[in-house]
Amino acid sequence: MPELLKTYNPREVEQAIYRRWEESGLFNPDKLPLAKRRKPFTISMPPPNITGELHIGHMLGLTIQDLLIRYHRLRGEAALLVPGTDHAAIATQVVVERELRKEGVQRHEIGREKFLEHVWKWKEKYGRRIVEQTKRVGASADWSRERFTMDKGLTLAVNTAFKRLYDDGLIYRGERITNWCPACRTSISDLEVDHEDVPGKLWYIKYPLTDGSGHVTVATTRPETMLGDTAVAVHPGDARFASFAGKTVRLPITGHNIPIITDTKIDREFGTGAVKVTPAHDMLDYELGQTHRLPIVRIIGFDGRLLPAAGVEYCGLSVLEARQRVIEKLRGLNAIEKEEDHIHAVALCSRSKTVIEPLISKQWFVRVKPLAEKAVRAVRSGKIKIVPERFVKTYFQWMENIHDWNISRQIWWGHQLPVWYRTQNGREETRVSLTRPGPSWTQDTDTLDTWFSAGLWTFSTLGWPKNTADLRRYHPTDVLETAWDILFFWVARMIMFSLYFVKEVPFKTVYLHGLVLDEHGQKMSKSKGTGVDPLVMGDKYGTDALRMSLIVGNAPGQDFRLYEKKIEGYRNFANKLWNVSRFVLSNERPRGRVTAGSLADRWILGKSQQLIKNVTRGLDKLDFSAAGQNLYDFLWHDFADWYLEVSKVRKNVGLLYVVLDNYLRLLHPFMPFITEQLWSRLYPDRLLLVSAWPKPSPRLAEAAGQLFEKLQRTVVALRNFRLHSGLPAGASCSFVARSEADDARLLAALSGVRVQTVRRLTVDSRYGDLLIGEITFQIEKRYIERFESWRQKERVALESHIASIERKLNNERFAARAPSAVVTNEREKLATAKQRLLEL
RNA sequence: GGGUUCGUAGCUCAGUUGGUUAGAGCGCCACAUUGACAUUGUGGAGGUCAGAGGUUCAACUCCUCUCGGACCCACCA
Repeated sequence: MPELLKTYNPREVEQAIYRRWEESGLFNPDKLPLAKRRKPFTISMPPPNITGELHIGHMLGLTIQDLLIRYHRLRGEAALLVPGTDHAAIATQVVVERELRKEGVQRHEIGREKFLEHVWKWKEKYGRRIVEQTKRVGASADWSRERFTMDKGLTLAVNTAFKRLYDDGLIYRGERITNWCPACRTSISDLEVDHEDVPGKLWYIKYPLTDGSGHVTVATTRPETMLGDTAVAVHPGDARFASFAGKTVRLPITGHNIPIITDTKIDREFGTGAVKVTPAHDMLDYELGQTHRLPIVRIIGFDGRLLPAAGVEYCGLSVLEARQRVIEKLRGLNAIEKEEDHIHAVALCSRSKTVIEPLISKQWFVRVKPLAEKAVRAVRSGKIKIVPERFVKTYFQWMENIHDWNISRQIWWGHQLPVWYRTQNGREETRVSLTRPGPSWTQDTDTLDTWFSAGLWTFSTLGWPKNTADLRRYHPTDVLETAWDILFFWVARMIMFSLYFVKEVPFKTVYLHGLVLDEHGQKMSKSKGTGVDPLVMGDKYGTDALRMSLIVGNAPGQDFRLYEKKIEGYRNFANKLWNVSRFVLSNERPRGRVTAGSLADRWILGKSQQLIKNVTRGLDKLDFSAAGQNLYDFLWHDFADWYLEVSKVRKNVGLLYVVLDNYLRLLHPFMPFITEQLWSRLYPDRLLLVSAWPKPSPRLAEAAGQLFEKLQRTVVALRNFRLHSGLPAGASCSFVARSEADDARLLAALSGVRVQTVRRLTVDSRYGDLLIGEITFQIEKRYIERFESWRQKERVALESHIASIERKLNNERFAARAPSAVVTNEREKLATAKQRLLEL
């Protein structure tokens, strides 16, 4: 076997390692040894959109998912990570449309079928790229179970779900006002609308009373909609308008007479307290229109331009053009009382960033209230745990105020509704069916909201509704790991659908990670070039380093910053591990029983046991950061800095191997590539991937290391001596060896001070005695003097510390009220401090 | 309007149910270094834990308020 290189080169090993894993087939839990007897552990990978490449946020998610999967696989469970991709209906259509437009091709010119061909081509390309990238992060996903939301099986699931909901009366079609994106030419759900505060104007318009007794002034940010006004509304309790009840006003410009109505929904504080009502083009007005049976006048069309009903003068204008012209006209009529600057929230389509027009159209809806109630109960009862917990509140709040979900989209890419129509005797018939009911039936051209299929993800990927073997074994999944920003879009809907269709929760725990920000706390953005490109970083520093930098210092639900220096730090860590291993491997592994004889041996064993405990507890608590931090500290500051240094003087090769072996298993979920590579040096024909998680042994974890820690303190004191005494590099001192710890070579090697053991100290006036710990060193007096002045300062600090503990212990109330554990703790602290004072 | 979250060393962050002399990494300074590693080692400087009040024997930690940042939800026209 060739020598290990001096530095770790991730690029060389990563691909080969992943190939070894894949070829072993062990990502598929059914192929694991004794698969049937293993307890399953499942994670459904949130399917990335096929709109493009993976970004750093995906990497974070994949890293955490894979970390959990590898951990549970090592623990002997049948760990299944189900991979897949999402067709991302509107998002993908917008992207492909944009791409085609660059080539001068318009969607409507080539027609639905041709357009969909283009999208499928896109899907093939980006779907493949996403898979490649997922593999590069090291995700140990079962590729034999890879799914796409528009696969045959998943489409069947979608249609089945739709039909079931329809048959149960939970899906209905209705003419409603919905958010309409004029650019995408489709309705969208409330969640797909972003609100942005923009400075605008508030216009005060005078509407004269028909009886000539004056006028009512209304305030509006959208004066153009007055062309479709069918009422003016005031609050019933508003004294200012008490005399106006039942009267009518005449609309300027159109000259229509419209009534003044009263409704408690009106906010008396806003504007003048009187509101113009345009039922066809405003959400609140639509509702007022319904309750007061107002006529509906549509003046804006699906293309965002004014309709003939707005009047010849305005027909065909865009909303903004019409606004301008209406204002001019009103000014001419002297109908504008005043205008004010006003900041208001504009609704934008989250995909195209176009201003949303609330429009009335025929759409399909899911009645979510009954589904939501059960979904709330699942979380309230603890069947589903959300980490971090605070998102529970947000979840409840949203769920309890949920509106019916508009699921139909007037776009092409997606699952076409399993709804069929035909006209019989002049009457339209509707049927919901998985197949065409007959030759005279035509299918609804709408497609489903992309989150409809996504909501079925955990069970549709496991074969529902047709093949239920996987479903029975691997569902409910154990953890759902995703970004908090799709809690409502996706997580909530999965819970609702899973409870409804398979009568169980989709997952037991939801782990929400935060957004990855750049060094300055900005959202990483490709277009602004402020992001850390995960592929570039992976190439430069290694996937393991990238993974580790995403894990450590990251808390659930908390946005966190990633910067190159941090990744570099973990590259250095990988290299440290590499070299530690090189040191260990440079010795032939001895056969036979491994003993832990020396103080250092027992100390590192104890530390190693503690590490097993801490990492295991951290992972079970989903505290990945703490677990990773523990692993980092152990390797660097215990194993390398102390134990390896001791080993240079006195070596226990067997134990070095044992500690390294254990360590590689613990680190593997975090840094799978390098650990697997090193493992192959230990066991050329075995895979770390499917080795076993170390079990802590309480017997070994005992505080065997206390004596070694004393030695460590002596070493530190000697180091301080060298630094603060001005002792020249070559000078040496003598001491009398008394115990095992008083090993001259060890002390010298660790402290950098040349020491030699003697039987008896010399009697010489130039020399003095220096007591460090229990050891007396003999050394030239001038060095001792300089050192003593430094040591005095340290002593003062330590003494004041001791005094403060004593004060606390002597405080009567402390003694009376503090829990005994705390008191014991304080006593120990005092003892340690006193001990240190002696050893200084 | 409702809700969430953050403010700890120059920078990025830990700090477990209140109980170490408040920690780490990076950066900075000094020194060291030919039996793994300069992608190294040892040591040092640097913090009134945003501010004010309160609860407590004890507050970075709990409560109230103030200041400053980030975000989510919502049909203030």
